Amino acid sequence: MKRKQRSRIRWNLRQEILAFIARWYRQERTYPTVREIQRGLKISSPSVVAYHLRRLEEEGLIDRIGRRSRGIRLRRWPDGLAPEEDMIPIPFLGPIAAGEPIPHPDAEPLGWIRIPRSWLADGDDLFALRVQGNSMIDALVGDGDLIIVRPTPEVEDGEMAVVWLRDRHETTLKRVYREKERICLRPAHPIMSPLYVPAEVVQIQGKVIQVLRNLNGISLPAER
Amino acid sequence: MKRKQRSRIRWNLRQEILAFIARWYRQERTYPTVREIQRGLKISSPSVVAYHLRRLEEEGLIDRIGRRSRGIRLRRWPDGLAPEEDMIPIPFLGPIAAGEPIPHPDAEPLGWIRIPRSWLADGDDLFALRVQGNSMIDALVGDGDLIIVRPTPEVEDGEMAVVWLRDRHETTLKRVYREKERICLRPAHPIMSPLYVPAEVVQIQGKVIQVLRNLNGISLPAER
DNA sequence: CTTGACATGGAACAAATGTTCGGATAAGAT
DNA sequence: ATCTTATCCGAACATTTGTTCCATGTCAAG
Repeated sequence: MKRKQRSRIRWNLRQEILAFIARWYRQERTYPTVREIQRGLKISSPSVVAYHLRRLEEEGLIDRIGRRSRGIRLRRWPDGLAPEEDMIPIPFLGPIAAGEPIPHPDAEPLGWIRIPRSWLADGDDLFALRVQGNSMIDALVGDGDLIIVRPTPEVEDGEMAVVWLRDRHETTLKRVYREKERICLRPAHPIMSPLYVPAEVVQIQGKVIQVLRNLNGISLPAER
Repeated sequence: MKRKQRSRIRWNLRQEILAFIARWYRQERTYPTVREIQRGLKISSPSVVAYHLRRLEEEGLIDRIGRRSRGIRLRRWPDGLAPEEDMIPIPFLGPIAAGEPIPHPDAEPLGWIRIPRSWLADGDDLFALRVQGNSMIDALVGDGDLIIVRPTPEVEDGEMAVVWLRDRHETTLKRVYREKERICLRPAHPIMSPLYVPAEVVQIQGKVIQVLRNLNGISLPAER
């Protein structure tokens, strides 16, 4: 009498399933169903998939969300390379130039730039400015660069800050060092000499978190 | 005889549905089902949702993938702000410093950095280097900066390139201008004077696509 | 060889999910 | 008021999807 040949045990099937889920997500931007895994890996029964999914969950490699369809989630991605990542929208407020005060942080954004969450310590309350002109070149920031700023009236010693100099009506980027009666504004460029000004002249607008420079013709903030 | 009060027509329900889908995706990292939309927006029947989804598809605002569960896709996101985006992995090859040649582009990566796809013209064949020291400061690139490079032996006039100077055994970043017999290497810093060298001395390693500087203590390439 | 942990197969069930249909209603246009 | 279009509603239906159960098989270790 004819007996169906049972297929050989695939001892690394759980790894295959993990890889399949990642592959499927990359392509479809959604997670596969049990039966999609079954068909994709030529598994004979959904129960086999269910069995391995349960084991994977016990091993802490995946999460499952109740009984919802497509409720599988990868805990860690193979190679640590998640295909997508949270992007935090940051308002783009406009230009920053030597002779002009920066736009007010609460102003209506001219556009948005999105930064991967993992690039920032915490995503609250940032904004982006585009540098105009070469006046901040001693901060190693050139024309067209984009800077990400956290608005704050105080920074730690040595941090790069957006500074408004009341007496000169000028915006600049400098490293700030507090001294007794005065404040030392030090350029990032090591051969440039520092500037010493009275404390009451300095108005700190925010702390520079990041500098982005694109040389391939793509301008980052998606103006709309 | 008692008649159930029919709710008022919500003339902007389709917009509500669009916003709901975006919100749901942001939170759950997956698309909602018809009935999840129904419950979330307190709609009386799944047929109402189905009706509006059909209309949204006709208007080209969403796509639907067959009859699969969670087969709704947003064509455009409200405000153009997709919560996630493709991140392209770029190999991090190591340091770049004045006295050293850069690592070979095919070398084993020391880590990976992920860049949003929209920040790059095309994602093929890039690598990342971390700048060591202040030797490239006249290119407005400082110690610790990360540069994204496309390896190529040729660049257009005026483009920023990674250059190996054979005679000095030195790596540098300069804007390259071809002249008759010689090549002009111009610093990004406008007050620095250009360097003229014979063409055979210059070996172009690649074109600088992007410069990233993080001042908040997070180092971008996730070394593993 | 025997044993036991682990993996597979098939079927059925229950729940979730997408769809269809006819009729009713709301609201703007004429 | 009448007409017309768009919308809403409830129910039922057809698939899809997750799950369970039990029998059976594989294979490495002892």
